[in-house]
Amino acid sequence: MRLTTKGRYAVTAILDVALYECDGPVSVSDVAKRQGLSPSYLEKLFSHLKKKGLVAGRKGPGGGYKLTESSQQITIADVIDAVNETVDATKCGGSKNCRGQGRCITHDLWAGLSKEIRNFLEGVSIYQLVAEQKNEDKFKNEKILKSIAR
Amino acid sequence: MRLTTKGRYAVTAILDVALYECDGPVSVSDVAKRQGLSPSYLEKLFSHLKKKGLVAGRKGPGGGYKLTESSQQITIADVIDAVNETVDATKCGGSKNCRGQGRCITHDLWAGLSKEIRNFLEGVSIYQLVAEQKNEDKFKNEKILKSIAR
DNA sequence: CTATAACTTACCATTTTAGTCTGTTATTAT
DNA sequence: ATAATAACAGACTAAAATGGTAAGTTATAG
Repeated sequence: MRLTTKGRYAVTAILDVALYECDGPVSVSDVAKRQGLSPSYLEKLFSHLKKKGLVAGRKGPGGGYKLTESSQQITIADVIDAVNETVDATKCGGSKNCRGQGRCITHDLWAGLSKEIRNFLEGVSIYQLVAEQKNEDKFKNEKILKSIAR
Repeated sequence: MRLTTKGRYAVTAILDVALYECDGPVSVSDVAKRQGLSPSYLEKLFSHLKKKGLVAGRKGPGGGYKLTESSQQITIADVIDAVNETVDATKCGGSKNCRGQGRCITHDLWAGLSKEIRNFLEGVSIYQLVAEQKNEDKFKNEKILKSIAR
């Protein structure tokens, strides 16, 4: 599990789609404009997301990307894995006899840590994050309404 | 917070020191041999760790690195930050008015996620991991003793 | 005084990142 | 039909990060 800017871009992009897909497919150029990212780079990220079945594209005018039906189950881990296809494999892949006969002591430690981070990221879905954001917006609106009412 | 191979190497290295420093300072070449990493590359990582005050070096024969006194408080987050000095700053640094007037919706989402990951990594200290590892060893030894006793 | 090992600096090949540019294909609207 | 749109595909590129070498300097234990 690698956490890089690339992964963050991918999460940002798919969150943008999730937030706006209620108005129909979300085009790459719209996401790029809203998030301040390069359209062509985003397209590359979307092609990864599509390959993994996280989003579906529709060509032509009014086209764009939508989350697939299984979208409620899409987790942050899924998104990050989709764009980081180089499976690192902890150098000594799995719990095999790494470091020849000597065993690498820290292997288990890192493996455990890695697993915990993964578990955490697998526990957070796109929809959860979107819901949180919408709640925040709602809260903000309520605050605004209150300040107007005064 | 970036999670890369480099960070993992650094964690591996400092854990190795933590595990062996009871026998005096731990030399880079010993860590390199045990962990199967390049000595010169490790030296570079140690220089980062030293600069951040996580380890202290002693030159000369029998020299090497030891954790600093505050070692119980050293967290995984500290170690990873030490070697990844390029502060990413989420492109729109902090919660400022990113994306001009438009606001970047997903900024808060990622910021929150990032914070949670950081909290998690700040909650795990080197000493905790070492203790876990030693427990595992103890458990293994008990299993071995049991199998011999049979 | 010598061996050791930290420390420093410069250099390097490879890979990844982040992006451009040029096209092709499918689809909607005119 | 055709023009506009937008996904999709591929080649290419500059810049950065990764992982490592190599050659020195400095401090210290024996």
